[in-house]
Amino acid sequence: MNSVQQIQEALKADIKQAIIQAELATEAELPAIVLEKPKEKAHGDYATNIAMQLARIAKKAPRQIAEDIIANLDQAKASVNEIEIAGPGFINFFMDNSYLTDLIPVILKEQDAYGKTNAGNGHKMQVEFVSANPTGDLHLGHARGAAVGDSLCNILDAAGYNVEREYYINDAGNQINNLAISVEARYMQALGREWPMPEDGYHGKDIITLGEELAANYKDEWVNKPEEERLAFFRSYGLKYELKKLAADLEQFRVTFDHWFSETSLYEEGKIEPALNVLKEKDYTYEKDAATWFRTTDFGDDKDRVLIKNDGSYTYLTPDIAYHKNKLDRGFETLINIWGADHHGYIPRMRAAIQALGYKANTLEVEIIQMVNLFENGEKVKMSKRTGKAVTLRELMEEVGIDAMRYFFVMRSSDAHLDFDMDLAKSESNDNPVYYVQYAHARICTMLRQATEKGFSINEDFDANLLGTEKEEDLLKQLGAFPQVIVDAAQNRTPHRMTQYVFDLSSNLHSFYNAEKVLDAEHPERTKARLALMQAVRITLANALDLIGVSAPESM
RNA sequence: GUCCCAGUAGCUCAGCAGGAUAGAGCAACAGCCUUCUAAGCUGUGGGUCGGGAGUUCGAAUCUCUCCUGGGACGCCA
Repeated sequence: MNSVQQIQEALKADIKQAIIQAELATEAELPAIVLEKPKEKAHGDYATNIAMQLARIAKKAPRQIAEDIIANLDQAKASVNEIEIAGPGFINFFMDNSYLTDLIPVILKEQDAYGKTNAGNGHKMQVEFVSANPTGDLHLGHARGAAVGDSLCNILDAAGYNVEREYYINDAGNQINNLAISVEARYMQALGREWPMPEDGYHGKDIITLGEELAANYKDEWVNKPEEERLAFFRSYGLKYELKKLAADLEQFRVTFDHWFSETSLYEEGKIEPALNVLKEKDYTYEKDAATWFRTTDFGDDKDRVLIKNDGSYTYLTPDIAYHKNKLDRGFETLINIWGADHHGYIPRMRAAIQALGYKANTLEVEIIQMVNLFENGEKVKMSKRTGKAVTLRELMEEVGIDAMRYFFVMRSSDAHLDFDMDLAKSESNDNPVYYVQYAHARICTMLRQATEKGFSINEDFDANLLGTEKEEDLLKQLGAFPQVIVDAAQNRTPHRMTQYVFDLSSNLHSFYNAEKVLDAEHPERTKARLALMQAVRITLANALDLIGVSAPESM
């Protein structure tokens, strides 16, 4: 908890105390006291609507209640300068902002750690994301999921949650057989043979490259081998190749995982039967039409789901239930799955499984990432999975750069469709929010560099009382809010909140920069104070950018 | 047909555990570089928050209903 949060908590506690003292409500009746930051500066630093909320309980007019609260509030203790009652019964607090001057030394001292809190209390959670089939290149939807998932993990981590990142590898189903026959076809084609791509094959360019690689390394060695042996080889070779490529692309995209979990391992380690047995023992299953069904309708799904098909094999759901049981067995208290919009229909049955296994429905959270539409020259770029012409993560990284992608993909709320404007993302102009934000950081670096050259030292040895302009105070307040912004973004699972914060802070920095001169030989003391402020802004900007995986350049 | 998401300024979007005069960027218009990077700043105009009803002191926010756009509804994965 930093000084700003301490002040807020203290104020809330004092308000609560005042209400009880004034006998407006008992502690049990009292709703949570919410302090909000008014949009209008004229409405103070904080405002609360508690007087209106208490109107019914206390059976008094809101404004009268507000009077009673104020009368019982020790202003000095709560660091309040001035209180006013406004509108229908808002209580506006104008704070004694001297605490803000303590902020800069804290930020300069904490550096990379500034913003981190223990709000999450080490709550053990796991975020599973991307989890794309190892049968082709990552496309835009995966890229957005990767950016959002990674940023969310960073934010949760900074807010004091104990978070693990996991990638589920679907290496057991039909799609891997299709991968094998696709690799086979590309291998044969690379050797100049007539060998049509099967209907269900993967048409991605990566498989063509893979076929060529095989042809170069093995010549026609595999052409005349028995089909079973050949396909087994292509299967394992293809899987390794694809996984290596996925990991490399993601790493380049600044996304790494703590754990890559193989679906096949569930079979090898016999995890599926025990999971199935839990459902059977609890009588959530039944037999019908020579298949085994899971009664997901008991948990609100609109129809029951098959677990074991009439040919004896499992549906996709069955190992997935075993997988989620495994996650829970590993002791995670909350599971977050980040899925593409096309999987949202899958949520009720997975949540049913969680409950059937004996856990609360909200143990599993599913964040749905809506579609990405790519725009170039003002026109929507058409994508086709069949022809393999979808734009890949790698191509986009090469074309628009990682910083722009990371920023754009988390810029919007995840449940809104995203129009990705390639021209904007590529443009090195003020239209591009990534440049705007990075420029703010680079600008500060330039000032700090020149300050050092001119012999100014940047450290905690400065007089904070020399910082008092409106823009300086705005910056300080915003810096102080950073830890709480992280907590909010973590609790609400809204990483896009972080891009907003970065943008707003950058905007205030640019505004300050144009209004005030930092390096001023005629006012060395004020210069030192402003340099310290600039350093604090720089650290906060860099920390915020780091949370969303965007670099903070020192010059541009 | 059922379910999910969205509908807010000309465009792209914030705001949605109800709160004061609904915000930002872009676009439009008017200004600011002999001064730390103008990749920047300052100002102006712009809205029936998809329509309608309800809940209450108060609704963009909650409920119902209708309209529009997108997605999902396999013994595929």
